Amino acid sequence: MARPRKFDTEAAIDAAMNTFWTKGYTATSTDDLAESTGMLRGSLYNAFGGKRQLFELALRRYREQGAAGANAMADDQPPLERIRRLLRAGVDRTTADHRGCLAVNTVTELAGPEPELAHLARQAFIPLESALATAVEAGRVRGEIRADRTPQQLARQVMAAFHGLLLQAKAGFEPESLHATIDAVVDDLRA
Amino acid sequence: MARPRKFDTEAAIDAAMNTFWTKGYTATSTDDLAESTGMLRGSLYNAFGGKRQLFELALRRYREQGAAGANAMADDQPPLERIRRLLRAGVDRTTADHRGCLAVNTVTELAGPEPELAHLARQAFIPLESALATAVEAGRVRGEIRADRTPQQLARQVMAAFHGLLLQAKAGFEPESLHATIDAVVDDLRA
DNA sequence: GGAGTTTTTGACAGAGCAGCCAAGAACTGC
DNA sequence: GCAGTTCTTGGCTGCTCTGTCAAAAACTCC
Repeated sequence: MARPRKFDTEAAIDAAMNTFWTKGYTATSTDDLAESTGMLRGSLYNAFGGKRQLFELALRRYREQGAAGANAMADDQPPLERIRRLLRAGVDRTTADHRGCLAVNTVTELAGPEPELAHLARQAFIPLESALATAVEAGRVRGEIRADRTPQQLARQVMAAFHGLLLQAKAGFEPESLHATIDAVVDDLRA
Repeated sequence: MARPRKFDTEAAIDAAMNTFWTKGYTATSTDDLAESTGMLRGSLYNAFGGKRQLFELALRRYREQGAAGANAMADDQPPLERIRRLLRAGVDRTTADHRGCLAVNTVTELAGPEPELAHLARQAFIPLESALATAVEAGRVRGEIRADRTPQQLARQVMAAFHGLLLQAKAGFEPESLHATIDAVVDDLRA
């Protein structure tokens, strides 16, 4: 019927997501996207419409991947340990690659000039917040986590600390300091 | 001896700082800087050398202002109350203007591509961390703040939460949620 | 193998940007 | 009022970026 596409749409979105993640939205050129996806700029416009549309797809993909990751927290561990490992994983990765979190980066970069994209990025916090609240609820049932605040409240507090920790990791804080703060944050959840 | 400058160097740096703060480093053009400082581009290059050098001056200015602000925490208040007000001030301002913290924005935007500028931005965290540690120490002496962690450790933990809260404010979280989290963070400092 | 459809390819136009520079303007000290 | 110095002014150069387009290519159905 028609000429077949040479590229894999899903793989292209993944590649674009990683480029945006590494360089940021504004600093990523369509040439960068062409190179990382392996497509030519013309095909990229034909397939996705442009930089902005591709970024929206990348943000949705990031949210999906984040949701999958957050829900994959090992169920065989106690809730507090699950939370600790979640924080550790994000912080250690950021120490290594200095990319932080795509959603955090996007809100920081675009909350002023591009509120719609920032709002889309904010959606990516939802799975994390839910996963944290679920873990808190589980810990509460087991009597291991304090019951004087709602799981939602505790989840937001942990999320704030987590995002601050990602910033510190990106800024080059020493891993020992980051890990100590993670432990402190987790300990403050105890009943 | 020579033709006098038409502009006020300090005011120009302040204006540039605010422009960088609002738009971010990459997204700020030299035309933007010319407009906000009231200088022509040529004068700007003559006086400061260029965009990057002006940004470095802006970061140093931001650090000085932050230090002055952090040290101006009302001494007539109890330490916990001083900390609460500091967090409130930052979060409420961010809710209003969506600019967050220039140092946070800079680290987030430039940790990857411009490590030197990110490192300079990180310096701006120091006065805040010191002020928090000092307040914690004072609260500890009064027996109002827990002594099972070092003031430095507690300061870093509060700072992480603070920066996460600024992100949430920038992302448009409801003020009630932000204030509740501030209160929770402060309460967790109690002895 | 021809018609029809979609993708690829390479190039082009238009805009914005950083950095530079030469000529003129403003001021001081003598 | 003249010499010397520094700042201002406006424009210029070269680069990069986004978005578009026409022609060629690849494939399917008939």
